[in-house]
Amino acid sequence: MKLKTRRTTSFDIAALAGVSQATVSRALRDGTLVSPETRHKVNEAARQLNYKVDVNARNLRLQQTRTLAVLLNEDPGTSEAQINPFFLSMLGSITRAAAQRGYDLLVSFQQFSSDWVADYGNTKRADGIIFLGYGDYVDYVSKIKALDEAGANFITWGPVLSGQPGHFIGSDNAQGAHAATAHLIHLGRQRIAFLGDASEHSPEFSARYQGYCTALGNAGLPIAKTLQRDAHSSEAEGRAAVFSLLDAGARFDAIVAASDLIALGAIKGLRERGIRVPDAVAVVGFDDIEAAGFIDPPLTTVKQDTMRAGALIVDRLIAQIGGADVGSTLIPTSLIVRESCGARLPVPVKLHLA
Amino acid sequence: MKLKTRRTTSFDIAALAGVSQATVSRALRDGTLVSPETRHKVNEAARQLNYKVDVNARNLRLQQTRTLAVLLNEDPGTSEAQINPFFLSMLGSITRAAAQRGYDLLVSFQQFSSDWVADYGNTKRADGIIFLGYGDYVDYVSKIKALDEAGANFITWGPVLSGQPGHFIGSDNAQGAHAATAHLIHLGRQRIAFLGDASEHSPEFSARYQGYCTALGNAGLPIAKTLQRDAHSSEAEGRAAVFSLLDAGARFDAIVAASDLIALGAIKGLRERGIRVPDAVAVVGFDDIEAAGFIDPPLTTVKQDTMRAGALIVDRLIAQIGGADVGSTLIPTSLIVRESCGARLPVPVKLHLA
DNA sequence: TTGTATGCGTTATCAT
DNA sequence: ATGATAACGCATACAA
Repeated sequence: MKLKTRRTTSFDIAALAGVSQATVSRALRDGTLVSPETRHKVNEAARQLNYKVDVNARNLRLQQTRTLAVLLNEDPGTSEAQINPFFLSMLGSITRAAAQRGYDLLVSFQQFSSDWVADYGNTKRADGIIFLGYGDYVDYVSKIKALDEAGANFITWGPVLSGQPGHFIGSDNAQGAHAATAHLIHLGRQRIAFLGDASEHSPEFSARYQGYCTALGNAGLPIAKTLQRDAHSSEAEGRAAVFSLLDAGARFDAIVAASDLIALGAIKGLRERGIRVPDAVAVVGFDDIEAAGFIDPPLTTVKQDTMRAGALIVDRLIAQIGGADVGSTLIPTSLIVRESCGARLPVPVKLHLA
Repeated sequence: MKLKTRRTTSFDIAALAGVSQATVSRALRDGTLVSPETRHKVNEAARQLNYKVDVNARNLRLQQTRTLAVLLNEDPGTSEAQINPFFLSMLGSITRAAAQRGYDLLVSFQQFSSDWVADYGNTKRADGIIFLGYGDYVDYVSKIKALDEAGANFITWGPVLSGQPGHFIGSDNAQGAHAATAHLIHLGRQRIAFLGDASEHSPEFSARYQGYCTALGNAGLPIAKTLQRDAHSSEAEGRAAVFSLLDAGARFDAIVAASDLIALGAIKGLRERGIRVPDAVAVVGFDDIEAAGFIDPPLTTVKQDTMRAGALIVDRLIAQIGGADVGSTLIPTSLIVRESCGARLPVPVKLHLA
């Protein structure tokens, strides 16, 4: 920090304690390879001189950093100002987990690029990388293939698919969406729309769509493509998707949104058209971002367990750095019931459009 | 990253390019102290071998890191799970700003402790520190005094006060609260309550309280201590503060909350007691967190310019590291008018309590 | 312009 | 249990 005066080094401690520098180094690490009295002398001297090990020197010598890097990949489409609140929440739990395990965390917001990996991996800034937000999945996979083959240590928060390169940790999206949809059905809703990109480019949303379809199928309800609209995770797209549905004359009494942001936008759009939530249309989201509990009506949603996710990601990455062969893992979700789905209907709701 | 095989070093490049290691080092830095053809050879070799400078070695040699550390200090009181969304937003803008300027960002959530400074400053992990959330101000100031005297490089996001140690950057809280209160008065509200700790331990909230008082005074309105309640920035405390007001039989037609979280809690509390917002009581918040736009009714609030703040903090810190003598700075706020204050009243509102 | 040699502050190996 | 010494990979002072 202070650059004016020379750093106090282990040599200074050695001089003060009257031992060799090597002994200082040994005494400061935990091993029992030093006599108690020597250790005491050294510790005392270190305290007096306010000595701390220089991590750069140590890292250089040890060839490791005890640092993890997080790459928050912003979707090219999103606005400059806002970061997906869900990722921010993940970032929080990752930071905590890393700190608990004695790792530093380097954070960066960038577009994914192969350069980035070089910058953080090859430069020995970090021992491992956490990817948060991969953008287009197809694109992403092609990019990390090389990384994986080179034996790099990294974990991606995202869809868990068979045959994918690298290691992924993510929510059980199908299960979550299934629970949400089943909840709606249980409440008496019959014509349930799905808002979210269901293509291979967004496997997490696709999995949610699959869960939705399964629930519909199990209940003997038809699956209508006319009740699905693509949407990326933003309020604007949620609103647009609802308008698209409405303008096409689609009839529906409920919406499963692939994310809370989409749900928020959908509710706004519905309201703008004078359609009441949850009376006419029930809405359920996905993520459980902070705003979900504050909106009107409070949003029923599928909560992703960010606390657990963060801890798991960090643990796995550290294990991977240690040479372990870690796999991918699915984390269960839970349905948070609030008021956006209303109560159980005795009879099917009267659809707002004939 | 890859630990199995030996790193490619500048010596490898030197061998491949047929020059000395020193020349490689020179060629890779920008100076013009190397011939074009040599530079080309070196660059080519580096590209071929996918060579990247080892930052640990470089940092050790250069005695600097080009890394900034952010310490997100969690209030001891807050729950494990949640981080103040406002700080998260600040974190986002700081991260962006640091990346743009070529600095890495080390992030940590911890209680403030003198150890922490030692850990990040003395260990040469970072060239400078950004403190986000100082907890109790009186306490904090006593802690950083030594830091400042030691010539450490750090900037705190917080209140800008005369005579304080170190460098602070923060919003013009008095101006913001003044604008919010004046807005309420302009709308015809007469008995305006203030929710937020107005003690020396929270100078930012105090400044907001001062702004509120000034606006009241300017309008010839009385300042009643019976209309003020302490509250830290959380939904729970906002709700409790409103209940306290109500239970004491206080009469008020508007609330200036010292933060959005407090405002959110206040609105909830009001609603629980059957008091309508904004009809009976208008509410204005402070921060403009993401949820502010989503709640019912959408919250009128004083926006803190986090984008600008993040950029300024980073710029100042880098300047400070470079040896400049930077001062403290106040950033203007802006009033975001949404619906929680209602329209202008032709006559004073009928108070909900006689 | 380029090469040689040295040191940044550690940790680890080899003696003692 | 402790001391001497080498090496981690780079950037620079000095020489050529």
